[in-house]
Amino acid sequence: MKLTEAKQQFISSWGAFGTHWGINRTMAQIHALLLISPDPMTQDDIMEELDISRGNTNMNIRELINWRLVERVLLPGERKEYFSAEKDIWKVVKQIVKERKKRELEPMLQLLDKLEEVDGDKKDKNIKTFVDTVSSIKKLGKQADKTLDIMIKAEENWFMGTMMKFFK
Amino acid sequence: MKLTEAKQQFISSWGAFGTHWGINRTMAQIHALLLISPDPMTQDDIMEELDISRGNTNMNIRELINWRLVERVLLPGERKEYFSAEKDIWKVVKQIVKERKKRELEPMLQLLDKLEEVDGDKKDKNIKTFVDTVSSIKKLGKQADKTLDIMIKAEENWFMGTMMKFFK
DNA sequence: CTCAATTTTCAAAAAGTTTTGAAAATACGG
DNA sequence: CCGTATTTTCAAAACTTTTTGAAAATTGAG
Repeated sequence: MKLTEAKQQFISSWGAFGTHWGINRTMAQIHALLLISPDPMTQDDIMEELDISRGNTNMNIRELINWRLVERVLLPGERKEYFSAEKDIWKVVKQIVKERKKRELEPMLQLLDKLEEVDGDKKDKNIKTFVDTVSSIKKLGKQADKTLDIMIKAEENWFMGTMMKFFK
Repeated sequence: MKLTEAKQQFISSWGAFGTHWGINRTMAQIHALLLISPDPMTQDDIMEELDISRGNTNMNIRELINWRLVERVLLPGERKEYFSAEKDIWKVVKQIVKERKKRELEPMLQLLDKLEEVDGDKKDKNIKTFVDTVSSIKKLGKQADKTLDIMIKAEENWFMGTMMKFFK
């Protein structure tokens, strides 16, 4: 397969993949493009390569910067801003996990704490089922939270080595 | 907090949570409702409780059945169909992981295998960056695939115990 | 400071997704 | 079989999200 075609496929399926993970197509495509680009790119480069508008490009680059997956690079003697993606995939994964944990898992665990303390008699089967469900989700969520915390701090080699040993 | 209010909150935030994970709001809400319902429910019960149309209810119940998170229950002497959700949260999580792995991770790994074999000279930095990126994503993906396979087969106690020991 | 290059904003349009509801299909008791 | 209860389908409507592009704001060289 030619590089040009391979790039297209990579970008387009990374985009489709992203949509299943709450990330919009364009944001995922820009990320994919920057991941496989050896050098930093400008907004105009990205617009042209992906054939999208200036506003769209700008919004999604900023969103990628919020996620800390992309950073602005200033080249000496150049007025334009350049952008470059973190290339270490382990760091990328950790960063995504960290953001989603903060945005989604932590608020959910807080809510479950409150919901577990619903008023009423535990003998009532409606209350019992509700509390049991909430508690068991919370238990699993808390464990996931701890495991992800360790992962976020871990070195790739240590983490992967441990995984392999334990789950050989 | 009263049970009625707690239920509302649980259902509504489970719905919002779902939308970040590629599941539509209604499907997640029906799932939430069935999780906290001690007894199986009919389509009409669900329509009324969530205030949604018959068609919408029907489509989303069927989707939940596809995901094997909900099953049809036939009560003796009743013409209507009843529905009930798997209550064991560990099984629910394993089932979701299994489906998403099959639908998303596996096709992605297959694609990466193909893309890694792009034509051309590895000395070309465009090709080098592309292949390096694809390879490192593939490496991490393969490890995740193996770990998830073990998780899918595991008992909750064993898996959680191992996690705790290793990632104390 | 001035001015052109560049980036950012945002209202409107386009695209995509979900929901509705009525009609069609199916299932079941008699 | 028949007739009704129940489930399923699906085109159109409603809603949501994304994209566009032009105008406004910002930046930095001179």
